[in-house]
Amino acid sequence: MVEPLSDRRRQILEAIIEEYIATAQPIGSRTLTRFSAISLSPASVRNVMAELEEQGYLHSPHTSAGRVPTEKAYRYYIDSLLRVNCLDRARQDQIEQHYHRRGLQMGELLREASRTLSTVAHYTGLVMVPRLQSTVFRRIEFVKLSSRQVLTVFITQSGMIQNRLIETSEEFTAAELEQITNYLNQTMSGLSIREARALILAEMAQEKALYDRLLQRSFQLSEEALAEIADGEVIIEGTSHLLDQPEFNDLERMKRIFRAFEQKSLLLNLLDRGLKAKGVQVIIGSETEYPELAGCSLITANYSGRRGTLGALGVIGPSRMPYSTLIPIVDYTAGMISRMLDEETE
Amino acid sequence: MVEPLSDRRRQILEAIIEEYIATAQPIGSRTLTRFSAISLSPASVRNVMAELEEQGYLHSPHTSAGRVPTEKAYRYYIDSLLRVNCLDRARQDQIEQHYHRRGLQMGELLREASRTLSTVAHYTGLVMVPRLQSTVFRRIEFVKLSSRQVLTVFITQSGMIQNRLIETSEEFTAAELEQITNYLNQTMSGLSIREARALILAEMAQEKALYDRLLQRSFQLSEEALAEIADGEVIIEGTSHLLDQPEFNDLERMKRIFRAFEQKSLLLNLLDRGLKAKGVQVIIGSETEYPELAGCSLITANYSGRRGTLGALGVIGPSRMPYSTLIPIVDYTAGMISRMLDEETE
DNA sequence: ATTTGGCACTCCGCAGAGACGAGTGCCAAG
DNA sequence: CTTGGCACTCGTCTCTGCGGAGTGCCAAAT
Repeated sequence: MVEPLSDRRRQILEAIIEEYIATAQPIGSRTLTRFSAISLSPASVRNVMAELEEQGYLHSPHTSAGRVPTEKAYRYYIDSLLRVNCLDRARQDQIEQHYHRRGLQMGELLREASRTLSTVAHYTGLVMVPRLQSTVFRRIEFVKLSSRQVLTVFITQSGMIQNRLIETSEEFTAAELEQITNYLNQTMSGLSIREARALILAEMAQEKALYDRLLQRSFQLSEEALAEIADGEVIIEGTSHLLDQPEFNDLERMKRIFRAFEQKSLLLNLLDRGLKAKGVQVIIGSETEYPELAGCSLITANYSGRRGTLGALGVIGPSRMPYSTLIPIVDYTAGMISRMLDEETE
Repeated sequence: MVEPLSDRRRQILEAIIEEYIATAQPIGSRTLTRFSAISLSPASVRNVMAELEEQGYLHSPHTSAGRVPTEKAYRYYIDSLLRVNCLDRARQDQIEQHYHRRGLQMGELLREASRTLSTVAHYTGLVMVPRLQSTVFRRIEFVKLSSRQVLTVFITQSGMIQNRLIETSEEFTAAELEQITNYLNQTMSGLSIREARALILAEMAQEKALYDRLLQRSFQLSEEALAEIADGEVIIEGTSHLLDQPEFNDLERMKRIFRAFEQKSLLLNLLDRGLKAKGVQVIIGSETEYPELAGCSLITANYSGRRGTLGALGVIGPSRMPYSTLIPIVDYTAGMISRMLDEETE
């Protein structure tokens, strides 16, 4: 799919993409020779442009406008042309100083991350809250509130805390709850929530549980605690930055995007998709497979705690985005969050 | 300030406001005689309009456009002209069916409320999360996670649950924690968080605490638990509805509004302001005292749990909004949420 | 004393015409 | 292969004129 391009084509394509990213205007042969270091006549550039267009890297909005990079061009640019430099000190500091406040809860930390991303990058920041289902169980705790109400609190290895108020059908004594707590903490330690649930369901099915009344009830309780835990949240910050993009003049398109933001499941899927991969990922336009996000790109990276990948974060905006500056920002932020989560759970 | 208007002026003003709300177009004397039930010639209407303009109820964008209601007109309309009817069954059902799922946590319930508001009203929904500081303490619980880490959970009467992970400077034994828990639960029951904190600080200052080491430490611990609890959140849903308003053509203005949304403290203040009042409140444009929200109106109502007002919710949009339909929606939703919170904590 | 019709005037919005500029493709000469 | 030239295409901008909707005011009608 990605045929190698001759040196010259490569060079011109790169110049067009960068110029377009900077100006948001279609690039003509003339402007290109003026503003870039290409020492060719406009006519030659035109020839190359025509070829690049034929190959699907460029596209003219109409006959006498300049050329605009296609998704294919961006893809090629990112995969083959882009050399991501390190994040400069100034930006590093800018990011760091957002996290000076210590002892943030994980939720607050992630929200701060999204906000920082959006302000530093001047794009819209996304942070996916870790999926509880696949995080590792650390501790479960039951607190009796009234005769029929039990508060369950459980904590994951990565320091996430989740509460759930349960109305029980029968009363538990405080002593029973303590026994149950101890038992469950022993049994489920080290398992992921998903595994823990599977275990519980399996045990409940087994007949030995039928004879041990307390055991049976403890399984019931924990099953209720773990069922339907709130999951799959995405924190979006800085949507107003999108309004500053010249692309915003296309009202219909921007409406589509804002609607997509409200359907968080969509963004969640995209962030989810990169979870297995390592490093920074870029998803361009139709690669999202959501028509609502046509013309949009995402830059994402995973963050992790002590025990492996937890979630993903990134920025989203029009495909015409300054990848070379944003990629390091996303990368650095992901690293930063990972470090902070590490410290917290030590 | 609000001088009484003659019957005729009143009638014409009302017609103009309603027509303008429906069409977003400046209203001329001619169109008014055509579309409303006013049996006067355009010329007479013009005279009245001129008077209304002089009194500050109307405003012409330019010489030969129609008239547009001013904030003063909206204020008068809402205070004197508007007769809020009950919410029709159809809409009631539409709202109800969003809450069929039972056993929602408070947070989820409030988020759902914001979403429902926005979809039913076709405006942007706002819900203020109750201020913990002023809610009534119900229970505090400490869970020892590791030698130096204690998880504190506390629960308010209204069923809100708050966690905090505390790094302690010295180790607590499980038994000590239990003692502390019992002591605190006894002492602080029925107080608001604010009062509880005040009590703790006072006790810590008193010398008797100095001699009781456990007491001292328990105060320290609870003070840390209650300090800086996350507070003052606003849930905003359905911002994309704003994009459908014809006012959206004024890009600059819309940018201002979206930026205001990101500064949640601003909306929080507005919602906060109505907390003392009863029933539905309408805040129009400059009454917000935020220039960012010029041309915007809020409709808010308070919701409460068993023990008094908890928070506020509402919708926000351009001042030209169909108050007569939105007010009942906001009102009904607030009532609904109050009922559901009541049930939950029984 | 109000109401109304008439009239002159204002001003926005729209559509068409023309100039301009940026860009293109192609071709033939370097 | 590169380049300059040339004819052509289009979108944008500006100007212009026109129609419509609205206004204010005045004098006649009620």
